[in-house]
Amino acid sequence: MSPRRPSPDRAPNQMDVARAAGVSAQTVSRVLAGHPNVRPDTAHRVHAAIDSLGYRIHAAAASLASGRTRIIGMIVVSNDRYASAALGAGVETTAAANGYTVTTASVSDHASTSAFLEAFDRLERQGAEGVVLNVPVELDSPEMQLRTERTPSTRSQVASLQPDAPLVVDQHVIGRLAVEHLLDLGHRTVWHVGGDEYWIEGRHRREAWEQVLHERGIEPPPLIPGEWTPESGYRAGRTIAAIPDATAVFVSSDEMAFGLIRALHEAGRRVPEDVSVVSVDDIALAAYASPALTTVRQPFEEMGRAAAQRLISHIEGTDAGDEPDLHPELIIRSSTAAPLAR
Amino acid sequence: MSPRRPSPDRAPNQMDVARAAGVSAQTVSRVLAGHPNVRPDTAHRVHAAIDSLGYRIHAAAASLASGRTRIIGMIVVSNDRYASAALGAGVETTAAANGYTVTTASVSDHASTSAFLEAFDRLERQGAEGVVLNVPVELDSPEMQLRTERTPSTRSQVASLQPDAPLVVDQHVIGRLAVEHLLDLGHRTVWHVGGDEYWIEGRHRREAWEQVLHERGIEPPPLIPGEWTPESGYRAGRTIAAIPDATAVFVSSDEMAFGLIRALHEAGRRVPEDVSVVSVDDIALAAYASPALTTVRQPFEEMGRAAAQRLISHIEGTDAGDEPDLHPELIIRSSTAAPLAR
DNA sequence: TTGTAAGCGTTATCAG
DNA sequence: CTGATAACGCTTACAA
Repeated sequence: MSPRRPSPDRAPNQMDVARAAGVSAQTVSRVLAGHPNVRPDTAHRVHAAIDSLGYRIHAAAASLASGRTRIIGMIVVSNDRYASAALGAGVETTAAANGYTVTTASVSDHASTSAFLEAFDRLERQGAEGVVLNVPVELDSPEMQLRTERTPSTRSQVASLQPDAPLVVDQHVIGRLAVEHLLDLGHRTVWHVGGDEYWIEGRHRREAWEQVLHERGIEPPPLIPGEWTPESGYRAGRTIAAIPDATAVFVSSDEMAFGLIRALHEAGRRVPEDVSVVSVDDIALAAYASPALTTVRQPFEEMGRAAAQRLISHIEGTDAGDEPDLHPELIIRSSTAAPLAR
Repeated sequence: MSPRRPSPDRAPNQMDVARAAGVSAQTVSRVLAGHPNVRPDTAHRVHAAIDSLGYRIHAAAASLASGRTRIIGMIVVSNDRYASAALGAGVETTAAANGYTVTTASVSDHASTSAFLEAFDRLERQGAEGVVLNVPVELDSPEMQLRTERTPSTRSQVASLQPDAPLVVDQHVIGRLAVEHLLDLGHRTVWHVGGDEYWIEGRHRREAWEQVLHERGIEPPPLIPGEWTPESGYRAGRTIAAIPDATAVFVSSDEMAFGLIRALHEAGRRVPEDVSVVSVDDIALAAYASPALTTVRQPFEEMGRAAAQRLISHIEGTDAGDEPDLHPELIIRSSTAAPLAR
């Protein structure tokens, strides 16, 4: 007797379909793979058998035999931020369109490097053929290097891991657009409420802010720290409100801008008459803030699509084709204006 | 000669580890599974070999042999809404904590029933042992019935698919809390800006609104349609602003409330002095709207956790334990007030 | 155009 | 406590 349970009601497999269709299992496999050299009549009988038995291919068996999983992994931090979600949607869409499945590994915010390594390992174990790193941290540790060499990986937000590849979205450009807009409006200097410095994005935007000010011969005022949340923006707003000659602020996210503006209003400072505010992201609610936010838009969903496309092309060894031009865009609404004459 | 490529540099497998450790492959498997009956000394040698070879278990092979994948599928609509993202994070967290992996299948908003069936099939093909349906539509079609019988499934937002199981979050309660709050404040009637009726959530909240008004002998005013977006809220706001005696509005989401309030302000109607507004969700920005939103909070992440927990318990045949009490909560802020005396 | 045979890496069963 | 062996369901290579 078999050492296995006889399982009289197991799911049908290719052999069952083959028997029902009067062909070999191999022919069933060929039909499933859309192999050209199958007589239409045969293919038809096979499809009929598949439908009548309710057969479905067993992905694990297929991967084991073929060595391919068509799984893309995605490492995500703090899934509840708008940006991560939109990015993920883009990755999903492109993956599905190319016959790939996405498996997600979440990592908590401010997680240690080892948490990222573990997440990566989880995905590799599942057989991910590539990984989209939708993450904030620098990934230059030797251990991560090891993994990204073994499994092709792409950063979705800031830059590819391949040093020579073009940036996906240059966060320095974002900072530059914001700060130059305020300066061009006539403000004498620009204060900055930073994003969490744990995130590369936050660091790059701050660097751009410093750089632009230096270029114009302005010594940057002290950085006001934030951590992406509206609460932290509110706290920063109270700080700003206490600085009488602060007339222009570059905040590193729309969500923080909501908190910041609230604090400014409570302190009796009008936006944009007394203080101009530029933020980053252009989330759906940005246009409905009071006042509507001037912000630097990031095309999140397209960024996700581009990351997935690049990864899939790499996996399949095909040319990625033209990568879309993912430039950030300054959207001018009502939270910025020229400073009042004094 | 073998019909396969000889692959001199293939990834190490259990046999390689076994050789390196001087044991059989079976013992390696036992060590990996944490089987109790292994001599500590042997286990130690195996672990050493694993580390030195950089061995990782091959999930596809393991599933094929064991018949288990430890994969949970999740069907998601419009991943970029805050609620879906937070829910998904909860599912992820709980799955990971129990050694499960989450595979997502996205479906576009207003997708046809067949799109949902296809998504379900995709997940089954991947070997999902259960599916979290984070979706808006009713799932009583015979085809879906077929699938949910084969693969255990749970709705994360509204109710379990098992008719006798308790609701996860009762959307009628949400509508009731909102409408009764306004009525108790002294408003004579309450207008409703609905969510998209394609979503069960939207329908249930509307039903609750109608029911509460009827209970108090009030004939509900015409429903003002919305579709979750701030833009649709803005449009609804212009409608409301044109109705002089509308003093209280129940909007089906915070995002719509932002748009609604903006339209009201532009029309010169003050919130809450002229019009009180209650919404649903309590997203992070709700407290930073102008005015801060009175809203009915939904514990999204916990809802996701509960859904995953229930599913996993079902898969493993264990008792789900006490399900957390997932009640919505009315958060009173500044967008509601008693009507002005006229 | 179709069929046969081998093997993918793991786990379950049974024997020792 | 450990090992040998037989599946799991599919795809690749080759033969017919």
